[in-house]
Amino acid sequence: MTASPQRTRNRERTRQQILDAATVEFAAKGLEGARTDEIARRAGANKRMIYHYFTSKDGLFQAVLEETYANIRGAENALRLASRDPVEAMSQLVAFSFDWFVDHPEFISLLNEENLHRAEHVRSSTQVQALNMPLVDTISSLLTRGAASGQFRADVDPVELYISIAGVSYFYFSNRLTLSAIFGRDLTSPEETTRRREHVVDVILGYLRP
Amino acid sequence: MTASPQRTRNRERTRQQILDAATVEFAAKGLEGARTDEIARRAGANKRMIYHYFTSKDGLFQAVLEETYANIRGAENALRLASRDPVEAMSQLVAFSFDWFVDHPEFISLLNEENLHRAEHVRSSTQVQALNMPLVDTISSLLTRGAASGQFRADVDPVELYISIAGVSYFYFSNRLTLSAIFGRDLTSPEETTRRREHVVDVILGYLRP
DNA sequence: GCGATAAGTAACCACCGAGTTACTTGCGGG
DNA sequence: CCCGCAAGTAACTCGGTGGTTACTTATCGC
Repeated sequence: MTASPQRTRNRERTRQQILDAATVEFAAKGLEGARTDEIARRAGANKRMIYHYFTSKDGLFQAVLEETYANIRGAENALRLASRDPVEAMSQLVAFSFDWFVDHPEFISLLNEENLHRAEHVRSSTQVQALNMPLVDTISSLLTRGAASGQFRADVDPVELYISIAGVSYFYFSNRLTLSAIFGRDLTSPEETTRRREHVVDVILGYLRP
Repeated sequence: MTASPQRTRNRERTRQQILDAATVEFAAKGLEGARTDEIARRAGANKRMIYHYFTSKDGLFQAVLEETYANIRGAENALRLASRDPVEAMSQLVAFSFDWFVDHPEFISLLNEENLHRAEHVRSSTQVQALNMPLVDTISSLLTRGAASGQFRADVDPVELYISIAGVSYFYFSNRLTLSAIFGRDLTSPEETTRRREHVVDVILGYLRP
């Protein structure tokens, strides 16, 4: 009799609603901080369905990570920078990294949580490990082309550079709140974000000069 | 009758033992993941003492953060780089940041946890906020001197640079385990750590070239 | 040496939250 | 059109955990 919003049966829809709700909850409160009751409520689903589709809270967290990684790897794959000017392409790539954090605020918390748990969900996920790392390949070929044209220095390890590109943006977003409290300066404002975006591009391109 | 190792009474010792145990536990399992029973056991103290000295689990976590921040700010204060060659001093400073993470593996997890909790413990701690940020002042004067001598570019914001210096090291340590799993390359090995240390100095000094 | 204070102990509890049980009901294939 | 299966529901359970109660006893100023 109760006119629940979830009347018709739909495996994929319910699964996705739980996944979306879990993403929000895990990002906001962490793996132990999140509540399965709250995830179910937010998804408009019955708690039992979490166990039906994902076996356990950890299974659900793993599925959230799998979707998260699939999303960013997909976006990275869609970047078509291979044919462009190396300097131009590299600054697009650094800006892409930065913007991904802006547009996906849940991303950092989920990664931090997974690292706190010693990467056990990622390690036991064949799905995550099957995703290749297109950005590293892109960086690698940009470095080669840029060095050949005399636009970049020649001694750069693409994996190290990848970590640095991610790092200069990541730390800013990850630690904004504590840094704001300590500096007494609101780093979450749009102006600060714009300033930071310019800075991270400057740092990477400045470093890459021959 | 029980010959407990904690026989004689000693306010400061017990307090410190709890704090040390809590630092380990919170860093390993997060704020909600850590167990007060386990902290007490590890400290060789009675659980009641946590509440005696720190009022609550959150109070204990705040005290851990206060000690953590006091430690790093103290070490930063002890750096005496003001009179040295700017390039030399800057690379020491970048290396200091890197080495701090090596020597204090608990540091990153605690910061991540605090950021997940929206910096609420830091914000309500007058003690943390009373610590000034000596590194930013050091960076500021190095930038001025380096620009004057023609060793550094002239347009660098010291706060942005501080965040970048921290960031290139932080992300590596923070995400080592997930990155290792995804790259299929063990980033926690001593060789990789040495390589990374050289790289982060290169990135910052490369960027700072005029 | 005595008594107030505070360090320390053990046993306890109320609640909360992950996971289950036992059930109902919509739906697609024959 | 009906039946087997899977989607969905409500009401549990039970172990763990932060915090407390009620107590003992070492220590130190006088």
